[in-house]
Amino acid sequence: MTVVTRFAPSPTGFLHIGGARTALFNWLFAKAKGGRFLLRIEDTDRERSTQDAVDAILDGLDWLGLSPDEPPVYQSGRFEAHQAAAKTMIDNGGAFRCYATTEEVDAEREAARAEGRAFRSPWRDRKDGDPNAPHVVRLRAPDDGRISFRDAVQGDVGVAAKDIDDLILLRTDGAPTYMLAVVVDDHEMGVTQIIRGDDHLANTYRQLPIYHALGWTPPAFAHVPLIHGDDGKKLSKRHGALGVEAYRDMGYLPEGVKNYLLRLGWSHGDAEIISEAQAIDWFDLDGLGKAAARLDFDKLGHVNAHYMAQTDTERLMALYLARNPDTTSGASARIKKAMPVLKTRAATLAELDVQAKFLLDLRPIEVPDKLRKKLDTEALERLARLTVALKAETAWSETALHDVLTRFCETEEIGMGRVGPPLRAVLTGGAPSPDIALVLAWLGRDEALGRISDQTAPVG
RNA sequence: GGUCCCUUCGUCUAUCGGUUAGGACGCUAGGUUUUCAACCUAGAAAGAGGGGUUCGAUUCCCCUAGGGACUGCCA
Repeated sequence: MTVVTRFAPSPTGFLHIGGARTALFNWLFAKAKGGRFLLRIEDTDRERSTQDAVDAILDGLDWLGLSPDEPPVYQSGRFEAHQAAAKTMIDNGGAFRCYATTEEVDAEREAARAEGRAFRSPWRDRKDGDPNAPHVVRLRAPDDGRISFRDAVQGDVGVAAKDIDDLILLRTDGAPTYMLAVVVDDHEMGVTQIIRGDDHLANTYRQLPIYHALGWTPPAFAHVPLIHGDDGKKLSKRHGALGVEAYRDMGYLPEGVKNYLLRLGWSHGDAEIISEAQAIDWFDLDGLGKAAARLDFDKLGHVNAHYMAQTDTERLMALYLARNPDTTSGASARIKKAMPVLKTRAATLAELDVQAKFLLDLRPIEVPDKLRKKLDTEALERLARLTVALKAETAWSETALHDVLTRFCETEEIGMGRVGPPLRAVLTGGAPSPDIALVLAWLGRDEALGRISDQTAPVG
């Protein structure tokens, strides 16, 4: 049987980081097993579902490269199937019509809670209701026995049947609830392996009786622990429960986010940096841990830095320009030249912005007062004169400039420590930058000498 | 309240009864060094607590504590 997995978010907000990880696991499992990965939008709650949220989810998955193998299924378009299933269950005694008023339900629920048992409707065994009167359809929860299953992550789990309530399958308006809809859709979409957050573990006990009442074989389950914030508490906006687009805007690469997310709750020995191909080859449910994991931005940055360094200049330039659309062609050319080195110094695209800053059109450079005091303008002029031999742009190379600097130190009988800081101050204004000869080379002859003369020219 | 799930360095984790409990991030120290990073070397750092089972428990069982989920005409 070919493996079919699915990601089933409800479109009530962005695709948050936890959802992205669930999608990743489902995607990887399908790829690892040569199966299909499907997407189902759980929009049975029409009030809270929005098209914006649907778009955000689709965009987020697309950015991460986790697009489904088939067009998404919208749960709201499948009401007939849900209702037919409910009808079947009523007919075979697996479900019943409940005419209880809210007050009656509340009272019964309270009584059940007080007695430490699950809610059961007074209508579960009554046959005197009028089907034309307003009612909901409820699951007739099993009376005794145990509901148990083997979870790929949690192991053997189960609960006494009496602890399952007579949950609602069809609302008063005939619309299906989540419990019914997931079961029907997963079955009809041919899902063989469900991988979802472990907040659904307890729900599985409620869904299993629905499968049984319908005469269907349930799929395999794997309940993945949730992600927590860095304080160990439930994820909130304050610590990372952001949409994946927020991670994109913070400058993370999709492959960095994916690698980090993969290792958050899943492992393969000591492997840390795992390519997509390797992940597909290695991924299995055994590698999943049972405990909730906390988000660690330091590690995310470290992993992302690895992918930054690996990314080619062309793609990085495109990403840089997208973030900095006002970059002039001159600055752009300088940054492109420097990119092979800059990318090894930046953990994120945001850091790349900072690292590239000194290459922008900054003339005249603003030298901080602190550095200005150490400026020996005459020495800088002597240094600049040493570069006259490098007239042609092609001669203006890192090695040639390195030689010039070395010679300058020799003739002036000073160490590089005396030359570097002031020269760097004049060239970059104190912004972070690599080797000074490289800086001179990337800036180009005109820009570099211009920046020096801006500071050494007599000032009023 | 009830039911269920979870618990190894600060964090992510390895270990599938016998290890000096390993790796990674972060941290500390040193090295490299013209700034910032990067990089190299070294170091500190963990089995929640208590009972069992066993020749031997991080590993299996029970209890306690702590954390989480569910208990909706939300998903």
